[in-house]
Formats: sequence, structure tokens, C-alpha cells
Amino acid sequence: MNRPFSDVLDRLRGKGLRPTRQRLALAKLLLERGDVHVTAEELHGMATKDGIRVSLATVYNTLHQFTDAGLLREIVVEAGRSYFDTNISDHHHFFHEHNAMLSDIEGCDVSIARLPEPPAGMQVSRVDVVIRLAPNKKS
Amino acid sequence: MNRPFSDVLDRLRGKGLRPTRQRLALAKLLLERGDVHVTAEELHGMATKDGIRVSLATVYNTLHQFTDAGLLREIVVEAGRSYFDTNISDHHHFFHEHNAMLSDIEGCDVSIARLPEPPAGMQVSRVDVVIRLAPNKKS
DNA sequence: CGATAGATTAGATTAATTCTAATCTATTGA
DNA sequence: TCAATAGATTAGAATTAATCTAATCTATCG
Repeated sequence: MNRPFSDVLDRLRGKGLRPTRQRLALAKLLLERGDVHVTAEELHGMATKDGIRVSLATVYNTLHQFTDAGLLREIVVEAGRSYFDTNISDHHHFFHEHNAMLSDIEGCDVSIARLPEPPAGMQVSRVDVVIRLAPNKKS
Repeated sequence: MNRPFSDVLDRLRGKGLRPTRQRLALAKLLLERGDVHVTAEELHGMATKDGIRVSLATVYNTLHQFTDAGLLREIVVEAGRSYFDTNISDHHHFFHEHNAMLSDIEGCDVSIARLPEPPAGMQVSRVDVVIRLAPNKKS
């Protein structure tokens, strides 16, 4: 059997993040379920519902620390709204415009045939592909 | 010779937008120079510097109206920051992470080989590709 | 021209996020 | 084990981008 608690704990330690009560709790919420896309508010709500006392500021701090540590990926599609994705493998997203939800696109369902040369002195740090979806109008 | 003034005026009228003083001025700032990526604040600054008296609220309204009318395209890459792009042809972007600037990627330097099926009842309204750039670390 | 639908405005408001300064705690080493 | 301390957490204030409101203006149509 897997030992989710110590697993999460080790991942935090491995990144040099002190395994504090709230960091552990948030990490468990995020990393021990399937792929999740959350906003800071949503995660704060989830934590509160689970009886974890944590401030919104800490949720923001923690999400950014996890992102910097490579445990999460931040995605911005809408003005004034950041999503944090627990799936850090190389993948892309559908954005559902009518309800502002994000979802992952299965593995290699997108492939990019050609990429431009980055300008001199620059290197590509990431390629983001977002496929924006709207409800069908007519066929 | 081209007649930029009446050109812009006609484009507004063609979209059913009354050619008011501030709309004309903003349209000229945006559409009569090359490809531009501006935030609302930046455009407001440009207008003010040119002696055009216009409120920030109007700049926001106008940018959204122009976007709805298909004269501009809105791009969100950073939390809390919307860029408006005067290039509405099908193209993608470099995002320069170190200074939060956007730039266009030449015509067909990106090509996507495969796109996933949109989920049932949904249709693709746009595909955004953003190539994030960071200063070179080492080769 | 005069009426009016639509546009503009300053300033207030909202929503997301960050900051601040006080308090707490995981870690380290005696 | 325990005290010192670097780092984490907190409530609440502050900041920021963006939107709303209600009053005032103006392009357009008859």
C-alpha cells in the first residue's frame, strides 16, 4: 500500500519546504487526489470545509511556493483569475468560456509541428496551449 | 494616399459604433500604428500624453467594445493583466517573462499538427499558443 | 433644431491578490 | 530535552485591475 502522508511530507522536505501543519494539509488536499485545477479561493474553501484552519494569505503563499518548487503549475486564462494545476506533466488545456472552468487535454492529443526560434539571448521556458471552447451554436 | 482618418471612422461605423471623439482618438492610437499590445492603463497614458481627455473607464469600455466588434483581441497571460492586440489575424505570442511584454510570432512559424476533438456540445472558439521566454541561463 | 438613445465621466465599488507587523512553530544544536 | 531563531502563519489593511453608478454630455435622426 502507498503511504500518502509520508509521501507528501517527503515531497515537501525534498523541496526544502518545512512541513508545517497547513502546508501538509494543503499538499494533501492538492496532491493526493487526481488532477485538480483550483483557484486560491476554492482551495481555501476546501480546506475550511475539511476543518483545516488556514488563512487565505497562507493559501496564496503556499500555492506560490508549491508552484516555485515545481509541485504545481499556474495557469492564467481569464483576467484576474489564477488556476493552479496539480498536473505538472507536459500537457495543455481546454478553457470552457461559459463557466470559466479549465480541463486537461489528454497527453499527446495536441502536437505542435513547428516552433519558432526564440529571439537571441532568450530560451523557451514553457509552451502553453489553451483551446477555448464555447457551447455549440449550430452545426 | 490612404486616408487614415476616414478609414478608422468607417471601421467604427461599420461595426455600429458611434464615432465619438474619444472612440475615434483611441481607434487612431491603436489601429493606425503597427501591431501593438497595450493594457488599458497604457492606452490611457498614451491618450493623455497626446492631449486626449478620456477617462480610464471609457478606455476599458472602448477596448472591450472594440474586442467584441472584432477590431482587437484580448490576451491574458499574467494574473491581473489584460493585453489588447491590434493584430487580429490568426497568430500566436511570445511572452517575455522578465519584463512582462508580449510580442507576436510571425505568421506561420507555429503550426499545430493535431488538435483534440472538442467535448460534445462544444466548439473551439480559439486556440491560443503562448511561448514563454526567459533570459538565457546557459547553453 | 430638439429629442433621445447611447456615450462619457468622476468617483465609488468590487474582487483578486499582496503586504505588514505581530504572533507562532519546526528545526537545530547545546 | 529545551531554548534560540529562522521561517511560517495570521488578521486585517493596502493595493491593483477592473467594473459599476448615476449624473452629465453628445451624435444622430426626424
